[in-house]
Amino acid sequence: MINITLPDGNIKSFENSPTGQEIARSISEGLARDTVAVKVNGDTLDVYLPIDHDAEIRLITTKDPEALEIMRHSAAHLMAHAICRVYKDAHLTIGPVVEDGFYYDIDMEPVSEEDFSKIEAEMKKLVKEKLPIRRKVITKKEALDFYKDEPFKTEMIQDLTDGTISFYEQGDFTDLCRGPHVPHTGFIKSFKLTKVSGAYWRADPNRPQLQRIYGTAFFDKKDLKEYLHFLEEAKKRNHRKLGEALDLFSFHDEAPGMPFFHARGMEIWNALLAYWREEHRAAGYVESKTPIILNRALWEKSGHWENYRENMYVTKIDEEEYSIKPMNCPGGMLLYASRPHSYRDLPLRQAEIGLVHRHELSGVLSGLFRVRAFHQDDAHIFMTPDQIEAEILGVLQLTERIYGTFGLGFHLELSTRPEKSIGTDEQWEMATEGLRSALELYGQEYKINEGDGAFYGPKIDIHIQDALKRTWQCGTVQLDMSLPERFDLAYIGSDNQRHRPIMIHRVIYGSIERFFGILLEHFAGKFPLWLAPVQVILLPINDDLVPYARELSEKFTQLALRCEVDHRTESLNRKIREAQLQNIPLILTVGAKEKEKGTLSVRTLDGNVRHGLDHESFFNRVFDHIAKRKIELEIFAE
RNA sequence: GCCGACGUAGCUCAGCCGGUAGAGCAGCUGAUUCGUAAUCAGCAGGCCAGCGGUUCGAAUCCGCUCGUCGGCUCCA
Repeated sequence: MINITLPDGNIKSFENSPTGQEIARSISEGLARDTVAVKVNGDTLDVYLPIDHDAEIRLITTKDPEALEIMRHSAAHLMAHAICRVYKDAHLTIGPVVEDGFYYDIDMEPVSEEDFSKIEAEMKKLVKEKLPIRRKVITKKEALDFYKDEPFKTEMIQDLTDGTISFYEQGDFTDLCRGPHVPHTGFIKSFKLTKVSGAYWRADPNRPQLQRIYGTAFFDKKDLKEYLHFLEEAKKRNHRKLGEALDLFSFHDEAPGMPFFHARGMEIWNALLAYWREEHRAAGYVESKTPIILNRALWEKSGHWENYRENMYVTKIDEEEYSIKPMNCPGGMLLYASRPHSYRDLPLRQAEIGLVHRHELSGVLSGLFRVRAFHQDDAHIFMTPDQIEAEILGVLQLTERIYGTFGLGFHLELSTRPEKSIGTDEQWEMATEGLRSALELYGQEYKINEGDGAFYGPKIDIHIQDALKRTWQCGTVQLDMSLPERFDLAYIGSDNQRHRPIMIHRVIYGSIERFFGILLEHFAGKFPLWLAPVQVILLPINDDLVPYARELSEKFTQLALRCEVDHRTESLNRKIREAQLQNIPLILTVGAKEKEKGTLSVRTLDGNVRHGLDHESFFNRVFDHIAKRKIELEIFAE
């Protein structure tokens, strides 16, 4: 007799060891149909495997997020199955589930997206056949025999240390796999192959390069459609396209990975920084500026020469070696060390909008998101050990405030000591604990990334979430106990003795270039009024009204609004269309009526048009919207 | 850096198996003077990313270089 406890506390008894399938069927036929796997005392099991002991179970149905992962894993197998049929000499390696789907790394002839349709066609055939997917436990020796002509699988099996080795079979296809899987291929209804790229075996550039084929799968056709729609939407918002269309920035072959910001882009840039300075001043920061070319001796002292050299641009001046700075910190150290400090001066919050250059691999460059020259909204905070918590907490609170202004949510991740690092164990221990306790104090949940810290210290990474729910790492807070040491930084304590200050590096926008790109996609090019490069455009209805429009424009400009007049001899409709496509938040048409009555007709980006606004109520609303840095496109809502 | 795809007018893109470059939008000129998302007509614009090769002949085929995109890796 086997007793099975269900999540609701009910206990069902079975004569023989029941399978998940049988348990589901004992409740209802429909449930049995939708059950993908079963969770037995925390382990996930295939539905057709018998449960031979009393257990607490939970059925995983197609509604569960876990089911999607299981099915996508099965979809990876399905794709591998199809590929092995189409490409005879394909050698499989690994095929995991990833965030939006799955991939499989396969040693085979290079494929392109044009080949997807024939693979997908083969996959569809296999789905129709509803091939049962069955687990088979075998010995290591059997596994090695089976894969004697498969070097990658052989290597994987040899690396397996924890007991059981299982195969999954579907029709004429067998794959080494831990499982679980959906019961048969018919569960994998809506899928699509999405992209292909090269990927090294074991992520090692010295090992063979494989074909990594990506795909995604859903239980419901509607979900797949929705996902594809999301991809379309993301494509439409692509900041490279918008940057070109809105005349914000450009890239040129003469400076790969180094953006040129146009006049309109600079308006946004300057508004971002003005806001940043306002917040930082209020939070007790002072601003500094350090040079971008510094002597090699400095980089040797800071440890960059040893640890970061491959990313640094080096140049020779008067027979001396110099490097263009990839980080601002060593300069910041010199600045701190340039005069003595008292404990009364601490914490010293020394900010710098620093231009850094990093020689990134050519293949990783990507619009504003990944560049070789960028500005960091950096700050180095020097403090006494008992100020650590409060300072980090302060940074987190400032970050929350600033991201909130843009309507961006965020989550936190703590990264610990990496393999390649400087400093002692004690230093790392203390630094990591400092960050951890500040996080606890802040109270928001956080994730831990072991070994992901910078070479000079542990860090808290702040990941924002944009309007399309995509996440981006922007802010980071890094505790550094090594640089103050290397630069022999000191402050005089109340005991009149020299003490070593603790330092943190932190950024909030991160890279201003990248943050700019993220905002561009987040707002889909429709920047809120306070950020819009052109805030007001005046559209005279005919040429006679151009002088009056200019008069108004003059007034607006005096009031510090960024304003333009479209004085072209074009139809009103065309001017409106173009202003709308340029995402100008306040589109004012100027005709005889407005001139006579002294009123304004305003179209906002939500498509609303209001006539007969008097100047005073217009300015009240507009300046209120700007002062509060509101992000709504509707400006004159009741 | 590696793998794959791509690079034609300011932009978006055509250009079949090699015969000497084409459209729409933008620009310019002229006409139109317009009330909430494209008025009409004409004109001009290209060393087909660069270099080399194959060929009687190359945007088209081949090689190299540069750049862009998607990944790998890395990271703000």
